[in-house]
Amino acid sequence: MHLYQNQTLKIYNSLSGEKDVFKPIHEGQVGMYVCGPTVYSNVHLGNCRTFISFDLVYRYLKHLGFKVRYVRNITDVGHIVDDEDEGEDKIAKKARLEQIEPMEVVQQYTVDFHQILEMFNNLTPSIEPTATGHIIEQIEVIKQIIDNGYAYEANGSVYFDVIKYNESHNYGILSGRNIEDMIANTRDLDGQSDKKNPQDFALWKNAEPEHIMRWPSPWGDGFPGWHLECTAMSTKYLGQQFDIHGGGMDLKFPHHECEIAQNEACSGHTPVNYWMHANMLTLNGKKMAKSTGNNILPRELFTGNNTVLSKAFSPAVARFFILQAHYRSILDFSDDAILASEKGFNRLMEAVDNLKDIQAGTTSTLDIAAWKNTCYDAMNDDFNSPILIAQLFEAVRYINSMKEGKESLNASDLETFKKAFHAFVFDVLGLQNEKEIAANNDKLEGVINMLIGMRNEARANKNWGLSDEIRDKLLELGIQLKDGKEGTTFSL
RNA sequence: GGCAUCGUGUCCGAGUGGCUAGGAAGCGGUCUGCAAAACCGUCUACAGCGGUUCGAAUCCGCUCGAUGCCUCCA
Repeated sequence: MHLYQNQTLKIYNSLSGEKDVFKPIHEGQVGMYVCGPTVYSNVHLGNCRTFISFDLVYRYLKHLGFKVRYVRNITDVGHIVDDEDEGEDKIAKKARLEQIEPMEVVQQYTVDFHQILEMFNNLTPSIEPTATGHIIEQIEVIKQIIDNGYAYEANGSVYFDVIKYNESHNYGILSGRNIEDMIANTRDLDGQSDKKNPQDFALWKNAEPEHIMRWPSPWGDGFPGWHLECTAMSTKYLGQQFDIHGGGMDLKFPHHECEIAQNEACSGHTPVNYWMHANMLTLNGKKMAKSTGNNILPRELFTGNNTVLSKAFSPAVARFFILQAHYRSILDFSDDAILASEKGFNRLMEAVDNLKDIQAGTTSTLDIAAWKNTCYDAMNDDFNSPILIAQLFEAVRYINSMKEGKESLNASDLETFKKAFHAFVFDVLGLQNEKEIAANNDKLEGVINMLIGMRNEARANKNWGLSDEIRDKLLELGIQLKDGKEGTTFSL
């Protein structure tokens, strides 16, 4: 594979608010950390959008020839439901409701998460660490932060001292908030808190006796705070400073802001060079959320079993739908919108099939090098997949014109074109050709071809009644016959 | 209330000073026993008002509207 690292890749950096030229810390290598899911329920389509967005980033960096270490965590402890809920975490709560062990909850939804992402054709991260597997590392981080004077213990819990930190650092550097505003806008907590200030956040929480998930620590039995695992695990696997940190837009504050503060307070380094935030997938114009029920699950999409859907949609179509919008834009899900995407996707896949049969000509009437450059320009401009897809539709027109004999490519240009087209569709965008998957079913194909043969015989005898009956019955089964110049083909 | 982001044609969705993506729908055509599919062509928009500029969807201001974060959330 060619290396395209010399091309200028620009990444929109939430820290600078601009598209910055990407320069990895170590030449040819990229360290990337993405915040994974909290596994207390099934992932919804909005969650999937974020992971598909970063799968695109991962795939493109790999395509450029970078050696990428991609770390994505599984949060299996630690996210507190709310202040009034006496610190019970989501997983423990779910476990109690379902009368099962916390780790059973974790296992169930971790498996679901992996299955769904695999259906979306996401690549597996290099490392997928869990929070519970890194309690020791998290405790070490807390100790260091206390030693450095940025955290304090209170009643078996440890809190990060935001005010103290802000005297020498900038708490708010990522989210654009300033601490005075935050203090001014915080209403006093009714209940008594161990915190010195409402802005302080927990590094370690003391576990009440009834709390199931607990670990020993220098401050007593407890569990780690919500933001700590990412700091501990990114540092362990990527170092104190690494290239890219990603996550959903909703994690920017407080989660990522706290991560920066923890790293600075622990090691004295700003941890991340490029912060990337994927935008929300909305439904009915509102953010998808587990708590409000305004969401759609991937399996509902794949089966069509949801009131907002007119039919089922495949994972590849859903992925295509998502990639047709830029990752930093809000994307609104609707039946109409994904229906439109499905038709476009099918047209693209038809072209993939047609390209296989295109023969080289003596001359080239298309400028393939220029076309290829526009594809790279699109991706190099902050992973602009919508523009790449627009260019792929330009290529669809090329392919159809070549099929009609209106345009041609010489052998070497055709080879270049085929390779590039294939690489962008499958390697970079990660799309899957379902038709090809179905066509691998030889028995089905044999049966349909037999019926096509019978129908053609009927047509030759002008027995339209029979030929139309075969056509219509197959269509009812979801098999569409297409009469073309070179005979009849089918699609599912 | 504070901090952000956004408002593009029938719908979805790119584009950040002049070259005015793309998909879907619609319309016209080619093909076909008919149909479907496929293919080709076509439609020209930037919330409103004001300003900067030779020139603005793109920059600035105001107004209206929407969303996100500020509490767990991708």
